[in-house]
Amino acid sequence: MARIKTREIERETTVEKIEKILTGAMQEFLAHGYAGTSMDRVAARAGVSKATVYSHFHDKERLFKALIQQSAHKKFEDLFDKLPLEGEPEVVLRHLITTALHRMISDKEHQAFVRILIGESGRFPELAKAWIHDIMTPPLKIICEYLNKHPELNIPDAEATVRMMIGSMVHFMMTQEILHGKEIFPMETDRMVECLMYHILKD
Amino acid sequence: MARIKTREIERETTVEKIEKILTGAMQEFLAHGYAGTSMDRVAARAGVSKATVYSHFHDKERLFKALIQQSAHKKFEDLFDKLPLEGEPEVVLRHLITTALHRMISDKEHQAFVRILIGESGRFPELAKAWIHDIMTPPLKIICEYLNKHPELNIPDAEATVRMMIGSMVHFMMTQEILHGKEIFPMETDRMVECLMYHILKD
DNA sequence: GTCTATATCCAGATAGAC
DNA sequence: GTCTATCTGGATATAGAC
Repeated sequence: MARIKTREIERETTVEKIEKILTGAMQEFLAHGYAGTSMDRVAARAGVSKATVYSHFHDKERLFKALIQQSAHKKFEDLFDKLPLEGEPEVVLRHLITTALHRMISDKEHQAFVRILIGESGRFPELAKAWIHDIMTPPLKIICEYLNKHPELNIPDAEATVRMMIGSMVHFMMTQEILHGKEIFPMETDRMVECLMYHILKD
Repeated sequence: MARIKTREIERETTVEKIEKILTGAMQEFLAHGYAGTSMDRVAARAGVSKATVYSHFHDKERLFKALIQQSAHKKFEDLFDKLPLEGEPEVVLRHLITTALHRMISDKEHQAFVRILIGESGRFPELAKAWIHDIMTPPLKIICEYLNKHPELNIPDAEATVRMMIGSMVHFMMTQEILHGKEIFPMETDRMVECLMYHILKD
């Protein structure tokens, strides 16, 4: 689009290089953490020189922050996708919980992201806060509203209940996948779904 | 005890040095993560030379593993202390949840430990698995048994319910404290306690 | 904008005196 | 057992040619 009628065919454009740096750096950071990632390997994986990396992203810290914030938006967004949230609670909640939990369990990249977000939350508190504010809170509030629109559910504190619901799911994913618990103390995902349905709907 | 009737008064013993290395290294690892910690600073903080550190702990990796496994045992052990678990569920569960949650929230060192355990769970899967097996599973099973001994609670899947309970608490601590959520989206701890009581006891 | 080459520093780990 | 001094590699970051 931006490069019409030029005779060069195999030379990469600048934006293509930036693209490759971003994706390559993300893979490195997700695999080795912030301190464990070297700018040499980032450049090598992107197929550019180290100086090129530095010319686009002033230093390692800024590259890391740019990446995490960019990546965060793509994560939970499609974890709770669209969130229809119309209809019978029995149907809507079961669909919501089932979908979100199964996606969390199978999305290795999301797990690596959570790992690094928590691991670096001491050194980069702004990133952690941005994640809470931009990614976790919106779905939480939407589900909260839904519960409050259904008084027949008899939920005294919807916000706390949603935190319980999300917390159960995230913690299940963390123990089973991130901390490798499924290898020594496994549990079928659907048992967790039924458990949440039972305790939230109260028969 | 081991050093009776000797005239030296200010010279440190070997075990004292090892003690200082262990505590100093733990602080460094908790503060900066595995890759972010240097053996120079570990030695400096312990007040010994780097060579002394290496003579007692063969390399950085073994020092780290020794520390995490040693430290893990002191953590959850007193988080769910003793676990009396005798008496009315209303009383026992409320006491259990209240105590555990408030301790998690106020124990900064435990939070730093969880941060590093998760952050390094990719590089050190054995440590994560050891934590699941030695620290998380025992209390889970004890609470599980307790719930199963009280059929009047009508809990179809006690193990899943306990995972929900622990998951809600750990995730609450993670979002509020580790990810700094209390600064932008706070919630009173006791609301979480009441919420769990409500959904587990079902009125 | 992009490269090669390099400056500078600090990391993990060890040799050898005491 | 403990130290000082040092080896060696790799880290972040930049200078300067093209």
